[in-house]
Amino acid sequence: MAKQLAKAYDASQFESRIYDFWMENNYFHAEVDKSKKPYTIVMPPPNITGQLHMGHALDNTLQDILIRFKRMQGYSALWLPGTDHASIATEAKIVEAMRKEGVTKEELGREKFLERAWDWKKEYGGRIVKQLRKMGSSADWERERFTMDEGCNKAVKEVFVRLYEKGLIYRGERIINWCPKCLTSISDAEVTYEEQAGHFWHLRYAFADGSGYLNLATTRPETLLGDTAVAVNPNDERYKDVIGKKVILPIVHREIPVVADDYVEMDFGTGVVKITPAHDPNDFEVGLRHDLPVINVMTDDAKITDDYPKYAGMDRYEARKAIVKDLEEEGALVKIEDYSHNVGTCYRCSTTVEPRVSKQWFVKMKPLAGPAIDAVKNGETDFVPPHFEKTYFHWLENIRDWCISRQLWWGHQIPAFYCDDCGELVVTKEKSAVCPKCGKPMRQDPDTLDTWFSSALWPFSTMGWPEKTEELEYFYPTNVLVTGYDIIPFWVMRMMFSGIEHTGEVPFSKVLIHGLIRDSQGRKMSKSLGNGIDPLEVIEKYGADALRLTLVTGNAPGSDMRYSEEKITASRNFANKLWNASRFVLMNIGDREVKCELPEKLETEDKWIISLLNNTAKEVAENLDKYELGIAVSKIYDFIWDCYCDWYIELAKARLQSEGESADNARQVLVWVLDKALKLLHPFMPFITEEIWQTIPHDGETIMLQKFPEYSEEYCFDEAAAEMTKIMDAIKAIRNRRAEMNVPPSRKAKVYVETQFANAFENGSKFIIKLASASEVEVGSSFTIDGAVTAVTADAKIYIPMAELVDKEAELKRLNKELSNVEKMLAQDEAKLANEGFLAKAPEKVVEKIKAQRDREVEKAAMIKAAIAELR
RNA sequence: GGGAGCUUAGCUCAGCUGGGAGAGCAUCUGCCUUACAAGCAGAGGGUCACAGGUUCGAGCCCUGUAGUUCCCACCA
Repeated sequence: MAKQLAKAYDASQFESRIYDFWMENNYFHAEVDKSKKPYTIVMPPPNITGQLHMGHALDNTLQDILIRFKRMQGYSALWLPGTDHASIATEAKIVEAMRKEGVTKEELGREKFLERAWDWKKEYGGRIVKQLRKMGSSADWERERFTMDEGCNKAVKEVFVRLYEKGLIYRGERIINWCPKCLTSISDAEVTYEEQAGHFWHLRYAFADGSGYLNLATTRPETLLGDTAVAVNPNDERYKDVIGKKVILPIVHREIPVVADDYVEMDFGTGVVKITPAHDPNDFEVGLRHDLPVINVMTDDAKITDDYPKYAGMDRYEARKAIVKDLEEEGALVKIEDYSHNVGTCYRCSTTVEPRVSKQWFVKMKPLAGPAIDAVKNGETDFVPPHFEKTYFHWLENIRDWCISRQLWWGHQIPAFYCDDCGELVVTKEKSAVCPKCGKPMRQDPDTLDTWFSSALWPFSTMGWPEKTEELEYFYPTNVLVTGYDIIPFWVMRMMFSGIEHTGEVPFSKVLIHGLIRDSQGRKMSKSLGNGIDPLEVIEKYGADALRLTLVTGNAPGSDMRYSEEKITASRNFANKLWNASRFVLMNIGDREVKCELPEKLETEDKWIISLLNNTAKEVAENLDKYELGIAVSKIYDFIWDCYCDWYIELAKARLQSEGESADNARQVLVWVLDKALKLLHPFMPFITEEIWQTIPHDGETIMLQKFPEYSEEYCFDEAAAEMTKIMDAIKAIRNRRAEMNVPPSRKAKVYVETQFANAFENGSKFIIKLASASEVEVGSSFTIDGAVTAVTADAKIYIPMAELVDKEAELKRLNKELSNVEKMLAQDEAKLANEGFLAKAPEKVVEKIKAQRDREVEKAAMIKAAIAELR
């Protein structure tokens, strides 16, 4: 007894039940299986603090489509999931929660703090994973990993030690980006620049010998406290004589030198720059070149230090006001100008970053960047779409050393140990160290590593590296990385050089880049705008399948897309369409035994739909292999809606009306084609396809492990397909004519078909009766009928006798218009075929096509002319 | 300042290696037809931003222009 489907499509009725069914049967699990080819995607690990947003929804939909497709093609398809500890973001959240309780990190202590962080991870780490499951993600949850789990920690230590021993990790005092709110260093990639309105304060510094002043301008007058020089360009004629002289720093009244440095632009401002090595990256470089002292004037939370009692304890903006006021009083302030400039901000908390000199750990990037650039240049890894390679190259080619130490507790603690007595440094994978010089226990560096340091190892740390596991051997390198373009500098690039350096292989051969999901007005979805759409609410209302279809429809790699509720309802409507078509098939099966296989005797319409399906299967697989997911899904959509539902089901109804072999065969074809269509659609809409597939006659436990439909010569029926097309053209032409004249379908009319394809039209007459409201069809080679409406196709001239409806003038006008259209196209084709350049250079295929087109146009024009003549 | 993308129907967007402009939504007309009104059958609607060029042939390739978005950058 066949199962039945509910009357209307309602995703909430079955999506979670089906997901549980998949989980219970362990269908997502991928094993090392030498009899199959591996296909691997590692999931970009979402932050444990995160909630599912549209970006995750898109990212995971694309990955799931690829994984399900390859799994159905018989690969051992591994989608390896996990979460990221997100050091800054998580620590900030915990600190914030503690602040509300009135507790600080220091009061709690490191150990207790970490306990709390792990509790947080336990509580919230699973939330995002549950949400991903709602999307239908077929990830191998058995292999779920966390960037701070034991294995990842092992890999992190291994990498740190190796790079240190190779001299690629070093500790040094450098100017770094410091976030005064997060109280930690951040990397260059973590700084976001934004245009801010500010001022230019024009100042004058007096020469120590009383010989006048130097005018200069600054956007940050408070840093003047740490000025240790002023600089001019060595080629600047205006200042040739002042190089080497001393000026007196206003307020501080310290003597500082005038130095010459190429960094100074002669055309900008006065051509004089104040140099504050401790608080500006460029000034720091200048300071190094001229051996200038570095005077730090700010505390770690960006307040003036006690060295300047008048301003001590003021934050940088307060101090700015006070100092400007004092400058004015001292007569050193020349003028104030409005000025808008780029200011670096922390990408996590948006606080203005304070460049600061501090002792940190760095990765030397140049030696690592080279091979990563080469790997993309020589095609070991390529980007889809390719132009994102430019972003990748740009970052790697201009890269500076990577500051990897963070003054945070939540993260991988740096495996370096110091001897407080003799200052000895040891880097080791061990948990503790003893000073090799004085034998005393050493103190581990309190800092942790940048989150991205562990994410960079994700493709191989998750497979057991540095052990030579069989997983690593089999599933690595992975096939494709799916991510947004905003992550290229943070993650893609770092995985690339890490993979190459530590495993000797690129971590993935393709990088599929997708865009951002924007709101219906094209704005970025953001918390502050409150315009974010919660995917979970969408799923609740319309189902995960509808959301998935929306996200992939019209999705072109790398380009942003807008979200709108209209798109979701369109997707839901498609699901409903498929649902109802399936109900129709089931209804026609009833209690009969119907096998999901093709009958021996196939009718023309059967061959037509099978041919179409066959071609669709071929194209879809090709598109998917080229990562053209949006194109692939639209082909399936068209096949199911336009071809299967709107045509084939309607054509089949003619046979289903009566019992007998013909009806039995039709049912079998209906089921067989539906089965294949469901399989094609499954990677995109996994839930509905499984639900339907389980109810129609099928073979196997789950659709997700069925073979993805393949193209086969066996299913090519070009002749039958062409014949069917002739009939369909005629039906369309008749419908068109009737619609133009507002004839309701209930009003039937006899139809005369004048054609040289009598056989085809005799066979197809039942369809014309059924689908073009004909009462009867007569096929012949020539008719003379008075007062008939005419419909002309390339293969037939059709008369519909409806004397009272015929407006001779209107009819003539229409026919003439149609004729002129055909003649216009005909003229174009004739011109091409008369063009020697075209004949000589165009591919034969194209020439053949134009010839065939020309022939059809000649036929059609002749028939229209005949129809016009008859009317007169 | 440098780089990249985008500009196609009223709206949102596809258009794969150049070979007769497509979809969804919206609009208009007619339909309860053996599943589906979340539907069916039709219709209208486009100088493919602009100007040149390459080519037998350009929405697609090249150059330039305009508008727009994004990324990067050390002019204080």
